[in-house]
Amino acid sequence: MDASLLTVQPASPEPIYRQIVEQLRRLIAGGQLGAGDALPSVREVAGFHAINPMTVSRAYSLAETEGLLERLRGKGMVVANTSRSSQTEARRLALLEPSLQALVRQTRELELPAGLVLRRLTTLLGEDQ
Amino acid sequence: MDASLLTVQPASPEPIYRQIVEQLRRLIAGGQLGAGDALPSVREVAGFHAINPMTVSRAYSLAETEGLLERLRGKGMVVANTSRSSQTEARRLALLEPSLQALVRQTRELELPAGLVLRRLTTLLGEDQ
Amino acid sequence: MDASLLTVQPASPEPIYRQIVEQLRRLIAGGQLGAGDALPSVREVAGFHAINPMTVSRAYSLAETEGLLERLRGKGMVVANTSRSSQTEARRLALLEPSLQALVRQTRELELPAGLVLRRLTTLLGEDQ
Amino acid sequence: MDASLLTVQPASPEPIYRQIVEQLRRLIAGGQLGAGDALPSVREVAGFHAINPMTVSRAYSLAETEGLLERLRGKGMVVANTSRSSQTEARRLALLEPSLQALVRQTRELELPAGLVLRRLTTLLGEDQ
DNA sequence: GTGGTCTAGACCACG
DNA sequence: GTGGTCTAGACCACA
Repeated sequence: MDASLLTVQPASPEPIYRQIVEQLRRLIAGGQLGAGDALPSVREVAGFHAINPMTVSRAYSLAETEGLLERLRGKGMVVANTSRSSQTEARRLALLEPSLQALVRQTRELELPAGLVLRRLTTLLGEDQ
Repeated sequence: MDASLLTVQPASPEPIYRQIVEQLRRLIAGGQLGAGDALPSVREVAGFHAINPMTVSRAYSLAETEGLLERLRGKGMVVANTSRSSQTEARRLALLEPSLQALVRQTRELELPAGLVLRRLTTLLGEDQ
Repeated sequence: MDASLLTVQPASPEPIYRQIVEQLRRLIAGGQLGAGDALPSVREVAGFHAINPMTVSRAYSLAETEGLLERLRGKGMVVANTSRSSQTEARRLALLEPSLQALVRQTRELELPAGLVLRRLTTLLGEDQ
Repeated sequence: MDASLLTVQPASPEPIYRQIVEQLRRLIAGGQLGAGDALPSVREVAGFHAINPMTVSRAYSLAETEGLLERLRGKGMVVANTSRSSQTEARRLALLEPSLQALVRQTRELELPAGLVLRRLTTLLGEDQ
């Protein structure tokens, strides 16, 4: 994998380091990056996208904390082979709870019928999956 | 209208002043706040939620800039009559779209089945309504 | 003169008390109000325009300070007969200096040619005089 | 661009943060600040004029809301490229209109002859240009 | 009573 | 280094 696989939008309101982490997550989940694959070096990515090396480093560190990447001494970062979705569904659903609560509150503030919101969400969840 | 209509989560990463502005937008779009309705005073809201008056003031000022509120000097803020309240369901649903998109993204990142999330949301939306 | 001679726009950014003072100034300068003419009482004006009596009172007091009105005990306010423009032209021009300075600064910030600004001002000063 | 390009009058009735926003508007319209130009940092401006950083920050935020400035995270504020700078003379003159109107109003209130005011302004506009 | 402005100073997010 | 948010508290303008 070379630096061009990642895309970065410095003008976006989303922090650059988070853009990178989320792309890594998707690339790994989608199989474009497999366990053991080497990642481009921090300075490679930083140079290619003209961003601060510290920003890339921070993204890699977060991804490592999250279990997505592993740091191989002398070889750089590689995709971790630890199995994902190790937690039970119930635990993962619990992580979604705050967002669900917020959605419910907003739905009520907008006085929208529950069915309408559920239908829209069903549509969104069904797309390209 | 009293200060309890607004809810504030100081622990949220979203700035308090923006939480308030967005709630106002939804409450007005949903018709719970109609043109001419008086808002609770800055001091009232600040006291009720134990936050700084300036934070509330900032929210009100932004809402005024946005055309949501009007300032009646010496009397306080009221819902602007230019901000046509009680919008169509389609428009109100559009205001929910960002939250829905975020929920979909998180659902995929957590690799949760759509049905599970939809069932949980159905439960939450059905409560005390 | 009755209360209807004054008009008030509570929605204007200009303070109400100042709206009143400036109208009085114009009405007197234009001869619609002559020396000795009685003004409507504070409560009359306040009731007619549904504004706070204190606001009207404040406007009358300022006009009195300015020499426009006189307070006749037991009879209310009347238009003063003190001659206006008692100061020399040079002194009055000096009062305009801050505004002139600001205009010059703004002209330079906008990089506008002096001639253009002077022509526009000439036009404005020539209208309905 | 250094902090000295902005001038601030703490004694003016106009709020400092608004003085700054309006100066930015004019400097950009006049072409003295072009798209992409970096602005002095909040702390720099605050230190130079001995005002509170938050006051400057407020001005910058408003200018950003207005589309005049853009925030480059970690780098500071720059003139937005959406705010097409160097506008036509007619547009720039339009920005001067409120000040001109105010000057005309004051001239009439002071009962000054137009020629006198125009001559004084001509002198002021001619100086060190 | 209302909101607006400013200050001094702390802490955070981002690069 | 950058700007953003929040606080506590003062003072002002307006009605």
